[in-house]
Amino acid sequence: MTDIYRAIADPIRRKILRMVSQKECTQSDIVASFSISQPAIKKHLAILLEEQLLLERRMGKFCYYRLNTPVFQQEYLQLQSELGLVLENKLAGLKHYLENLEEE
Amino acid sequence: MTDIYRAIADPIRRKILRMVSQKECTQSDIVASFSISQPAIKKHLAILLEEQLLLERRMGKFCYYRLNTPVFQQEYLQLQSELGLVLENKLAGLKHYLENLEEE
DNA sequence: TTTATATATAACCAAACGGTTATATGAAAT
DNA sequence: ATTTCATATAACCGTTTGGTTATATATAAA
Repeated sequence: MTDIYRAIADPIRRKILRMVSQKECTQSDIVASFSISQPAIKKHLAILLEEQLLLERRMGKFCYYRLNTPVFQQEYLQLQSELGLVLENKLAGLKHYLENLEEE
Repeated sequence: MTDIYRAIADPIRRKILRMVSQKECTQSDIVASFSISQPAIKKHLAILLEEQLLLERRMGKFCYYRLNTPVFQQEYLQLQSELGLVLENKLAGLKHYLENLEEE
């Protein structure tokens, strides 16, 4: 369901993740940190919410966003194990190559 | 220039990265591992090449692909430090909160 | 030399992305 | 009650993504 790869594909969304991880932010806090329009920010927030990496809380006319830490942590761990494999494979391939230098 | 986030956004491209990290593969090896068309695979390879995560080598009618390990490693490290910040921020925020429990 | 195989390219398509402007809604402050 | 401010939504736009089919090209094998 959660696609962290989609969520982090855009630099604006990565910066939003960093912002809300430090401190809960209102939408206008976030809008103020970028030079794009409020609806554009809204769409980025919608993607982050859709991928469940953000939680929102309504207080009067304000909407607060914060990191959904458990989900982010879990998804990030999975990402690391998936991409980590790429480098491990490379090392395994090299190891095999070295072990069989004389035989081939 | 290299945008690893773009490169890894698609699961097919992530699988290609894993494949070529184990062993140099021809394009038809790769095509055979998926159930999409050869031109579709070609486009994924084009994106991975564009982002410099793959190297290609021509041998007669075959085209071999392999991981561009130094670039992948470097970009992956940067990704980790960028995303790692998100969790570190969260911890720092929590620390600050605990330290100031009595004052607020 | 014909045939088969590997790769490349073109044309097309629908859907998603990333932005815009304009406007509506809803809550708070004057 | 009216204005102000935060957020939401609609309509639009150009580009990118991710796929297709059909076809061209280039090398290798029969």
